[in-house]
Amino acid sequence: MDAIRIVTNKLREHSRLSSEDIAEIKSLNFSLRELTDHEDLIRQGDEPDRSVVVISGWMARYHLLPSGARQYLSFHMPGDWPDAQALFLDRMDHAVCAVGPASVASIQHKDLIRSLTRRPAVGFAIWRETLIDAAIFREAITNNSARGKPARMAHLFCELFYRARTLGHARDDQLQLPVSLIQLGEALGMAIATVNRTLVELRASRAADFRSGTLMVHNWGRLCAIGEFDPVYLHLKKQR
Amino acid sequence: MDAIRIVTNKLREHSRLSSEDIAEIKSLNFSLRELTDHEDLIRQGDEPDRSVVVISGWMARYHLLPSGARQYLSFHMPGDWPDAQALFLDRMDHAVCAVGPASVASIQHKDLIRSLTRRPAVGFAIWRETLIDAAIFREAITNNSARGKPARMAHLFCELFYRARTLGHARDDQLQLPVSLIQLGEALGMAIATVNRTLVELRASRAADFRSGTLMVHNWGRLCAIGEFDPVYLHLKKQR
DNA sequence: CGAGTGATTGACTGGTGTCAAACCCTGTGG
DNA sequence: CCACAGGGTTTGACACCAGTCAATCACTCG
Repeated sequence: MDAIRIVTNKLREHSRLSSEDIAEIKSLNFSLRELTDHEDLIRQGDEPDRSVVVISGWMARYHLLPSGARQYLSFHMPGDWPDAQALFLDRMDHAVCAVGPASVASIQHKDLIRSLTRRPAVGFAIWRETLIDAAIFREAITNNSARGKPARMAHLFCELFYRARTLGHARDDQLQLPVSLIQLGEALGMAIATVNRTLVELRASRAADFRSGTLMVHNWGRLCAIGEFDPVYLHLKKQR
Repeated sequence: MDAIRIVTNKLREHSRLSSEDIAEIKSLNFSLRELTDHEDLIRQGDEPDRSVVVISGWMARYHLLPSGARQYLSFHMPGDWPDAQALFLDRMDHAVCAVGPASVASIQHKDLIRSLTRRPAVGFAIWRETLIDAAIFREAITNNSARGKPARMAHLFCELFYRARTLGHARDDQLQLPVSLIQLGEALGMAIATVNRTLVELRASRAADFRSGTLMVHNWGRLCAIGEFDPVYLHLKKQR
């Protein structure tokens, strides 16, 4: 699957684009970049002049705290724009890194701005992309603040699995997710010991099993119930 | 201060607007609405055809959980657009309510879309507004997940005080903030008992004192230190 | 002046973070 | 081919933070 198709497939998941809009996107000047596991694409404080779309693998955004601790904010799969906000916010308030090997297509801001001035619908689609990001962040606030540990983890699994399924990046009942328990803990705000204990619990419930970078969903309905998962906030078209 | 000035003052805090852009905003059809304490402006699941700008008082966004519990996501002061995302996301994934008595100016989406198609810079400014929202959400994830209770509370106080100061809504060292301890707990993800104990602790540190709806900042530097507060993520112009 | 809401504080307990040890797996080098 | 190192995972022990519950107090409103 080529880069253009990945971009347009994702945008069409929530936005209507005319053939002129698609043509405009096709005319953009992409440059590809490969990233190794854990490699930073952008660091907190940077002032990038380009934004990227994930083409393969996973990316994540994270905050670096004064103590050196990390807080993962979101995970991104092919089609996502993990730093679209840099288009209008000069300085990065967080970093973006690869989770496992990944590749991205990057586009100069000035080209992007020209395109979305020429074709407002393209701008609206990317704007919507950033708004869905924000909705995901809101959900993460609630998830990490108001839900118990098993629900919290189940909810994250549900979200990632659902998004991946919708975009056709997960087959059947499993999802490749090359994160360590430490990273899972840094995303969910729990200590590694608790991450593991919670994982054991989810396994025992026969809802899902995460081990060595693979999430197996054994009982989707049960997993959703445990995580109180309702995909409205993802603002995607219905699955199937 | 009239509604138009509140809107443009806020947008100019982060975006450059030409006199034509300002004229475009002035031409918009606002309708004012008063809200009482705790009144919902929009509910989760609604599909509004208008968005609002806060004109006076405070507003908040919150999630409602299946259990009936609330998670406050953000607080909004005059000039903020607490539901701008509804412009491009049809269905509300969260609710917006008044915190204390408040008033808003509401604008039809179709009018707004017309304006920002006519003058892209207006659209970019509102887009930037939504991107700063997202940055605030990201910070909230980190705050509620990675920081200890006193730091967490101090950080929220810092953010609200800083934003209010920047927009000229706080005088000297105090800020009117008509929230109960329960609401504070529902924002910070802590039980009311802990909220109170943490409040006592902050008081004892002589950094800040919150009681009966008033936040008194006694030692700004110390409060920032406790909360690890760094305002870059707010993407506003420097204060003073 | 009573009712009701919110704030405050104490007692108790369970969950979760910290620490440590053991285990597993992979890759590397002797 | 095996020994070893190192990173990640798993598990147990333990202490303590913070949630729950309850009682009291403060204040406002009718």
